[in-house]
Amino acid sequence: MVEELKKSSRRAGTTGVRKSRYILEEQIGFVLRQVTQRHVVIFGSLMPSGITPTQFSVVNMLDRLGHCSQNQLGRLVSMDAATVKGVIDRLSAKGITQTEQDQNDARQLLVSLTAEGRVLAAECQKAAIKISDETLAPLTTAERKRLLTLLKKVA
Amino acid sequence: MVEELKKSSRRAGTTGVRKSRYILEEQIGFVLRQVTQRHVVIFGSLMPSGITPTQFSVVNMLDRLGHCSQNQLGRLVSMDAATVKGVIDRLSAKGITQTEQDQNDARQLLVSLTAEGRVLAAECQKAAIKISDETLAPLTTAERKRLLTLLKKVA
DNA sequence: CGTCATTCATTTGTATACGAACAATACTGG
DNA sequence: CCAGTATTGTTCGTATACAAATGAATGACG
Repeated sequence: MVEELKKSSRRAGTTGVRKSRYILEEQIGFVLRQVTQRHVVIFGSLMPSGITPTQFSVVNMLDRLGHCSQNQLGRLVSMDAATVKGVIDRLSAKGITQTEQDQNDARQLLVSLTAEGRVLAAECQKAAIKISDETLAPLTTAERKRLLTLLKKVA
Repeated sequence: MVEELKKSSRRAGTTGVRKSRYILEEQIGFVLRQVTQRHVVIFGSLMPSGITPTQFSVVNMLDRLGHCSQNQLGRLVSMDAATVKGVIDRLSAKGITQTEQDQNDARQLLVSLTAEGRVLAAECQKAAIKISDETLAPLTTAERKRLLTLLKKVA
């Protein structure tokens, strides 16, 4: 069955034209999903306290900001308002974040880390460095830089 | 608030050491998520019949294989058995795929495209080519090749 | 000042995504 | 042939992810 695939990958035809065929496994979307999968596995094995990639982004951003409205936070970490709400709910349930109503704007919900959350943020960052490194382990330093540069161009 | 971020990006210290700080937005995981987000938006705008990226992978693979057991199919498109089940259920509900019990192995569920599914697969592939192109639009041909090569190394 | 567009947060619905536990079936070595 | 192991598909629970609809509050502007 896998043989089947390889064979079909080679029947380009003998006309000189070579109409570059479509190969799913070579498409940016497909590879992107695979890379993300590997990264998530590494993340799960190195990040403590069951913190997920999404949760870490929020925690790290809050650690930098101190406090922030929920929507604004979402924009900073590239998350939908609905997604952020779920993340904050779960983090707050774990005692990592806390929320309060903004005094100046009754619509806004101010989010911040708890004392416990700030301690965790520091541990997480240490793990995060290892995680990025492990994810990029197959590449040289120059390649890592090149990959990040290219990815940022298509983000 | 955004200013806050930029400022903090520059307080590396005046000792010559420069302990390369951790910047969330420069991490492979974070950028990967952003790139995927943009790709999914493009995908949604160009793919017909509300076919999702995941569903397309399955449809495209089945179009190549003819038929395949559900688990094997999952392996070929890098999807969990539980995930594939959901995808096939939804595709079958839409009349795009069909399943039958394997005669030789009572455990296996053979999955294949319906006649309708085969027609759709052809349309989808045309769209998929545009989608990959649009996603990589910010890059030159050489850069696209480089990016794919690097991504495949870390997949 | 009041209306109207905007912003904020929430809720609902759909689709991934995967670990873990399970039952049914197949295979393998003795 | 049979006990133990492996494979296949299913189900459940949890966590993203986002569109769309909604209600409350704010801001702009005539």
